[in-house]
Amino acid sequence: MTASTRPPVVRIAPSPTGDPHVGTAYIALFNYAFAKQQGGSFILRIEDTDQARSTRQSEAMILESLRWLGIQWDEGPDIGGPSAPYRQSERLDIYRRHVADLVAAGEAYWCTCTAERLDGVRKEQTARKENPGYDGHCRFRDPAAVRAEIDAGTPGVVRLKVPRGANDPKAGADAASHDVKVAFVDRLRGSVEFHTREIDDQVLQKSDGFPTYHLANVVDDHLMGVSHVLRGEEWISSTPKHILLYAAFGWEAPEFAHLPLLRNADKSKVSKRKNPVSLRWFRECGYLPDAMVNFLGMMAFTFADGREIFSLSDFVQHFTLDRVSLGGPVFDLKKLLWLNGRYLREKRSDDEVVAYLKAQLFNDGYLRSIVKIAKERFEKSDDFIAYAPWFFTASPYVEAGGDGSDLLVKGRTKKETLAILESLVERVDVAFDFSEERVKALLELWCADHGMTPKEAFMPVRLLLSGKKATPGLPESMAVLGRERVRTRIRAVLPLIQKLPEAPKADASKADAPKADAPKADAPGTSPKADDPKAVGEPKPPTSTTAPRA
RNA sequence: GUCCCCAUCGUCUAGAGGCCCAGGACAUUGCCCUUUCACGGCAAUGACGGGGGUUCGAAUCCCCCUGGGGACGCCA
Repeated sequence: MTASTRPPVVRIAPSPTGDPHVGTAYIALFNYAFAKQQGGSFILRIEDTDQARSTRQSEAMILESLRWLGIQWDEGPDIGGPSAPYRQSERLDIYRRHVADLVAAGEAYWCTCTAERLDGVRKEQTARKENPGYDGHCRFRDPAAVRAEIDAGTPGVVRLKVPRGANDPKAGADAASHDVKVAFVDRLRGSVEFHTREIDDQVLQKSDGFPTYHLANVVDDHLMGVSHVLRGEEWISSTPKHILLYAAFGWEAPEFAHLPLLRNADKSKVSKRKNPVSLRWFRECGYLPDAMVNFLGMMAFTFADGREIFSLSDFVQHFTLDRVSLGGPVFDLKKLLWLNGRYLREKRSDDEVVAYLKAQLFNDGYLRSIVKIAKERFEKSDDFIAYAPWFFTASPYVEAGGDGSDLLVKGRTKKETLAILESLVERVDVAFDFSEERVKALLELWCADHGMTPKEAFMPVRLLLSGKKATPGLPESMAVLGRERVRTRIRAVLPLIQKLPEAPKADASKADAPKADAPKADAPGTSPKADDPKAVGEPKPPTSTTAPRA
């Protein structure tokens, strides 16, 4: 293998379909370290082949977030490079040529099956307890006939002709007499083998003419000279498809190493429902980039000397695949928080902390936006802090002693309120434009969809966001707080409501024997949590102990 | 359901046959420092999923079971 003697070429290939994800940074970090340590190069490639979901805005946020962490790429859409362009939507002609080659070589075929037919096939297969997968209908039709349909304007896709063994339910005339297997070596686990009967005749080119991930990723990795593919474990089962594709093209496949997936507290793949995953959220909440990198590096890797505090360059210097562990690491915010604290007090001077606080909380832009909506509501400087502390604290509602009982939407049950608030977070989640006008529109639509008036719906939201009944207008307050803070605060309150007694009276009695499961709601100041400085600037994310049940 | 991957304290993990009646870190609890809180220091609680092998000897190797995860899209 000559590949191993040359400096490695690796890549991170994010899909720009939303918030910059912490998993992207994690995988990017490992790729970066692997390449840099051996003097190799690190490519950033944008996989925007999903026309419906990809946005330039998301792409920009991803680049910005990786830069924030200090993960520098050698080639990418913004800086170019020898294999430009680095945005797959700009490489369409390349993929089309390669797809045509495959069809010409008999390694792929056109397919005009409709979504309805595919659905039906899948249903039948499931009923027969077979693995769902394309049945090869068009694979065994006369190619000229299919071609004619395409030429006449019938939408069609191109599929990979996966080699079949005779005992394969999807086998046809071209099946081999023996079992066909595909194997590859994963650098972290050794040889992994699949039967082709488990593999679908994968779509390579969609009917909109765009390539699928599988095709684009193989073509680009080959053309860009990628030598090692370090990616998430979720890709293991797609790897045989990629191996087949490399073979179909007659190319040598790169080496593979599948890194364990970041997990929620319940061990499922990390997700925004159960964990903060947006890099923007971490940044917004005051997490330091070097602490973040340290923490991410700690997931699935340990230094031989046992050190736990390390910089990006330490990580680059000492990284080795040999010390990557395979158990899926739970993304534990508690440890991140501790690390962040250490970085703050050990790796930042007082002046740097001042600069940090100014940048995070007391920057002109934020202050100005607050003043704009709060100016007529206070008389002197210290009144301002008393009036609007919630712009600067993480969990104002809980800190004010809220237990969720005053968060029920008027006339709605606990369950209904939960659904209503969940619907609000979902809308906030996708509201990348969080301007006052957009928020206002969002709220109006939300109210309408749930048959509520603003009067009924706004107070609970105001309360959960600020811990106060008197605030500036809700839409403008939300816009100032920003999307990250807003969604965190809504999510943080869901478990509280969840824990409320089943049929709460609108005016729950103040009797002395409250349900034991009601959270402690000490008056502010007497609660040990309320004046805990650690809580300041630290939104309560839904961690294991507080996460709402899925 | 099928295929694939994984399996040490609650969490991140050390451990590549004897150095391990399993070490560190976070979290938790207690004590010390301290006018308070925090930081810091000290200490405690706490794990090799189960069963079979192999071996003089297994957390470490093999098999089975169990558990967890991922994948089964014209999403990546």
